[in-house]
Amino acid sequence: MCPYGSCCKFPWVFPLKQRQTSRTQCFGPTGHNHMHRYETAFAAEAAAALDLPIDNIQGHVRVPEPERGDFSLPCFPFAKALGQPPVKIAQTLTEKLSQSQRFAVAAAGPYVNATIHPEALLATLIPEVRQLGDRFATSDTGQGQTVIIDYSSPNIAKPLGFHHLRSTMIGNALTRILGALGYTVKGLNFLGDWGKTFGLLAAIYQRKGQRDRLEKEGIAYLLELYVEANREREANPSFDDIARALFKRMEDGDTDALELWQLFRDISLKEFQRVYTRLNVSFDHYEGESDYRDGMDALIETISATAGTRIDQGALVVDMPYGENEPPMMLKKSDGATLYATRDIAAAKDRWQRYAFAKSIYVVGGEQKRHFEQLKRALDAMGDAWQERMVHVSFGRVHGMSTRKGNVVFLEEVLDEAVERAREKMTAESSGRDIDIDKVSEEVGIGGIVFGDLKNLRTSDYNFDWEDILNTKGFSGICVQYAHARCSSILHRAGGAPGIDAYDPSLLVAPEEVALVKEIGRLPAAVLAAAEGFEPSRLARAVYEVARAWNRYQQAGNADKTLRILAEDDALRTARLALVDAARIALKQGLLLLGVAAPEAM
RNA sequence: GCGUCCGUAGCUCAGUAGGAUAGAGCAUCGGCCUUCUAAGCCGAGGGUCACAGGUUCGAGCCCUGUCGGACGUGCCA
Repeated sequence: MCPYGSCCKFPWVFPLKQRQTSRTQCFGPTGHNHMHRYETAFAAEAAAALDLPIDNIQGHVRVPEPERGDFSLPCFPFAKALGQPPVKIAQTLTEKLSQSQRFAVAAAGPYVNATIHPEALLATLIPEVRQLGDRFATSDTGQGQTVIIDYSSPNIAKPLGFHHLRSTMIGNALTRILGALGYTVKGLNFLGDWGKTFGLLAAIYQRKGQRDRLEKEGIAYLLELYVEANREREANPSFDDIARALFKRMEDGDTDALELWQLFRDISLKEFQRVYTRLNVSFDHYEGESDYRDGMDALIETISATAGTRIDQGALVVDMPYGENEPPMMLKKSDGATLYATRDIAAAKDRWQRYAFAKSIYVVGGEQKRHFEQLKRALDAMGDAWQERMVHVSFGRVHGMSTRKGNVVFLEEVLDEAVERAREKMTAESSGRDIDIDKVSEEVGIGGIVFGDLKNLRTSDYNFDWEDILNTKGFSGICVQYAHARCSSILHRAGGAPGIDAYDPSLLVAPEEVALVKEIGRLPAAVLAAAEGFEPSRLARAVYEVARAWNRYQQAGNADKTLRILAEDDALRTARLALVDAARIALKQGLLLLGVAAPEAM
């Protein structure tokens, strides 16, 4: 149990911008969050010494550069309340905390720096992590609450492009992360399978489509048709009218038109699922806009009766307040066909009825920001206050993807290239080791791509660059996987990990050992931060830091033989192996929550 | 034009709530493998945080303006 203040519910049924409470929270009844617990302890000790409320202190605690310590407290903010200069406060505080059981405290000008006495940390964290195993960094704070995540959601009839990776992997990581925090998570793949595009596709297919090519080439042929349809449309504007009419026939339930649509859909879905399998991504439900094609009239009636609708330039729009120069939310085009906005309202209401969600997350690109704002506003105008629980988790664009054939880089093309490189590397270097090259090169190649995506802040754009995407050095998934493989390999060589309590923590005194333990202890807070901000990169960075700390420790044994993990001395070896096992668990858990495989050898 | 977001090392990006000497990776240069897998480790160089004002004890971060970029701006999704 957390000794400092009461444990609280996971924060988030309030907007992200209000993050005032997150720092003071404990992470679930098991309290397995050591570094955060120490931070709270430091704030509590400082608060007691200064006779100020802990809430005034905790927000100011920083993590400084490692040489300065583990936590740092600038004293400027208290100068006014205490009527003393910051430097004086820092001195007084340092004197009062000199007897601290947990920290070595030192004043540095107006700052107070605290370094954890490592003994207790080493004695408790390592067995705790090992005891928890695959429950490390999880909690049950979300228990009883359902979160639905709409992600990937490609349009059918086009292969997955590299840019689809973002929604797919961010959504997948959030699914895993929120699941680890105890939420009931439902992953939805909401296919763009309805709309004028399919009228366009059907029109071109009726004109020149070849059934045998469609069956043989699948989605690649659909793409070719799509490109041709667009060419035709530019050359001949009346083709657009034909397409529109054809889609209207689909909406009206015309069997022939629908049969063609169904065929396109089946072919696309089969292709998508093959890629999802490679990415180790799965959904609870495949749905699509087409699921909502029937209820449109009733829905529009409801909207008219609540928010209100009006005819604007021949189209039906939602009658609600708009900003200046803002286009209205359109429900029906002037030809009477519905638009995606209408179907999104239907889907949102349906999801609320099915799940009564705590959060409904849409992992969709930033281009659709206004659409989601309008969607929420329209629902609000209809009296659906639960729209506050909907979150648009937007992400940045991928630029510069027209490098190879055509206009997009296909996702599988990138995956294949990465897997091939991993295979070459392993074939060249792993002789003598017992490795399933096929399996591991797939895990390493794809893991590198996935991690490479997730390490970026989700809102920033990024440039597609083959060399950059396939880079396996430095801050990459490979580095983390490699660290995990090395931990596993050393444990294997030692004949397995020691018993959980069969080690003497006082033998772990090297700075590299203490540093590694601290990085492991920071992981749970990173999982929580990732969930809170819907930001997997928080976790990616934290797990990379664990890998670096591990690599430093492991390499230290090369320069200094007394630091070798497999030491001659039994007790020393056992203690070090316990640490390696804890590191292994942390690395594996971090990778898994990001949706990246953790091979045991590479 | 208007709206939203962005501008940090040669390149790609972090920088958490305004706090110490602005950090990583790539690239460059220099070290480290007869002993736990070098996809690694250590070190060096590299910055007017776009520009100009303002608020503050303190600004990469907050405010205003300028320049530059991305996205959006009704019958696509």
